[in-house]
Amino acid sequence: MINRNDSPKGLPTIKDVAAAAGVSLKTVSRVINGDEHVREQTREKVLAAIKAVGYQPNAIARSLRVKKTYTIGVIIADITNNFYSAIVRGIEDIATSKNYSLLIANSDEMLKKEKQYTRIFVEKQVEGMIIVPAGGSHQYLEHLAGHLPLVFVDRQPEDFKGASIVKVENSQGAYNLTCHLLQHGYREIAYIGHIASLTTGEERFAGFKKAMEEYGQEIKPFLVRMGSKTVMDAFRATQEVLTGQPRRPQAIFATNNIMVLGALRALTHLGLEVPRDIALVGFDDFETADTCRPRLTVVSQPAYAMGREAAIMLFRQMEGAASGQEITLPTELIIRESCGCLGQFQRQPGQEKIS
Amino acid sequence: MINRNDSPKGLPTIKDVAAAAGVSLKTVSRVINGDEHVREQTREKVLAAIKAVGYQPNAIARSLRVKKTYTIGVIIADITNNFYSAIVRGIEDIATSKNYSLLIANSDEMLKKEKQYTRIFVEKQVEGMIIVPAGGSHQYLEHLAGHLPLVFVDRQPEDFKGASIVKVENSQGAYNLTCHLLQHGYREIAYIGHIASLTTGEERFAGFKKAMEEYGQEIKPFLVRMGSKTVMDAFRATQEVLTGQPRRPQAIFATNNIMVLGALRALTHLGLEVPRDIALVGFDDFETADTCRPRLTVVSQPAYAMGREAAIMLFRQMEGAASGQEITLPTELIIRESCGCLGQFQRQPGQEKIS
DNA sequence: CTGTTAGCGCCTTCAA
DNA sequence: TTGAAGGCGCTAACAG
Repeated sequence: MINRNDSPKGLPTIKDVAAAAGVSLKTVSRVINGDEHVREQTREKVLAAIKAVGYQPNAIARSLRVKKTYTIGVIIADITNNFYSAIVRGIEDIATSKNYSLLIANSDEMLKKEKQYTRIFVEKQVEGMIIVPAGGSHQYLEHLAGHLPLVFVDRQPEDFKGASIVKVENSQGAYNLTCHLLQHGYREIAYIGHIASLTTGEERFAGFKKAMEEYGQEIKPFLVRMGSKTVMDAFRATQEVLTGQPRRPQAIFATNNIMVLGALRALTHLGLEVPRDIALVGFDDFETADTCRPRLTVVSQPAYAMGREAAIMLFRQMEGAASGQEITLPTELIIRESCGCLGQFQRQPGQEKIS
Repeated sequence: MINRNDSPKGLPTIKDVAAAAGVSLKTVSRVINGDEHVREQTREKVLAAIKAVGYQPNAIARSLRVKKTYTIGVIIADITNNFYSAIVRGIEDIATSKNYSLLIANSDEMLKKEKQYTRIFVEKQVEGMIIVPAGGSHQYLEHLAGHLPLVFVDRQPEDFKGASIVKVENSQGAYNLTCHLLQHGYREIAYIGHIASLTTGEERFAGFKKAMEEYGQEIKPFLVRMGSKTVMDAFRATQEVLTGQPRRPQAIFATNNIMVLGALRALTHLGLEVPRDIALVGFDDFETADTCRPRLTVVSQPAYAMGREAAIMLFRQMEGAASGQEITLPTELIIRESCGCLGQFQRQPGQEKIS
């Protein structure tokens, strides 16, 4: 290692290498990019020079030239939520295998942030974007869609035509879960829901409703609480539902992992035991769900696979495929104990093989 | 909106705007960058032209010119692990507030991957990096450190002098946790540890050992199992420790959130109940830890704050501060029930106010 | 097999 | 207040 080019402006460039090796810029470029048409001897000379000056290619300069950044942008609600981090991991694994990097941001379900990050990522010339869309109009993306491959995950964006999307059978999943509750004999079922305007919210409620209707149950408005965002919101909503009425519901349906947690906390807080005093089920699984009690009965979503599929879809689009595709992954009803199964209140043994 | 410049090579540039507005490139550039020295009338003309052609600045080109990318690189073990995702969130929140974006990658504790991503990120001209270093020599970073601000989180990198680092009081935390176990009267304590070569592993073991020694307990080799990486590893390690000996340990110390989970699964699998049959405590908290049972007694780490501190430190370095700083955040002993407190086997009531 | 020239989109000089 | 020229680091196109 000779000298590290502590020249005026920092890092050594291809030019320094060329000078050190006594060849032209292009020859160095060729060696770097693995071009065959370089004499072995020359190649070695260049390689030595590269090491000597401590050269590392500048991807920014290359990107400007070739119009390829090898990075994609990802906007999710909150990386701290396991559901989204699993999606991100799925994306990352595919991206990495294609030598792409990920620019990531959290929208916290706020359209404003989503817009801002999108603009920034676009300016940074990402070659595609995967977005978990916040609520609100996504018109602003329509003109982008022509230029930039775009894939949505988890939910359908509002006000956006021809979106490519990877989602889950929300309605079916909620239906299955609700049916299971109904088969236990529960009739008064509280519904603790997240933001209602998201398509996941709509679809899950539709599935819930369908099941209730099939069992001839009307949905009691005072048992339905939508719009919670945080665990605290869900905690309060659950508390209100449980204490506001003279008669307590027999079961609670929570629409995502945040909601179940809030609901469970509320139950614990009120001294209610699951499933002895009340049943509780949730949409979306937990890593600890089958080890800790109450062992939660849930509909699980293939979050990691969703991320992978979204990335695969995105790369296809980047390679020229048309947008507007839609993939709907199945959910799985995982019956544990919080619904009452295997517990002392189980009503109809054998019933677990639903799904 | 007139026409979207569907010219040969895609997106409109500053040049198109200049042409549309009938001014020079530089004038457009000035408007974009909010330069004062532009006549109001000209500014408006340019702004109109920008809208008309649908112009968006190209951050890559700008970066090449000004040598600033407004992005930092983050390499963690696995975003799917809540501890790391919380760290990332802390980093993101600080970065965002300074208009920086995050390039993120998972090393899966493999030095090889870490190196590879580091190289890629450096080539992409990140202005700084925050790394959760995998095990193994980090010599390879030393020459970078001079050029590029670098901050390590969670653990000390091996073989690297003058590192800037944000970590936690590992030894003290493990000591506190172990003392609590000892005060319960437990003497045979199994130790289910993660990768031993990481400084977190070393320091936590040191704290464990210190506590044991203070209580005059020798550490039984067959109760110590280090090196687990996955939940499955920890599951097996725990199983071996519990079934290999005629007499079962009275408590288990798990060194991180993966280890506790594996341990808990093993206990459940063996039909052992916590804390009735055996106590279990872990290093690092869970979101569900105080809602689900067994309610885990743990030492919690301020993961989000670690991320924030790391980012703050990094930005300081990017602004010229010296590297080599070290921040050690405190942990907190959170006493719940898995240690035996509040349960039927609690030995010394009132003992909880340790820490 | 190797080198020269030009230009990616932007901004920094410097001059007008 | 505005513009023209030059160059950031790299590679494509075309010589040689």
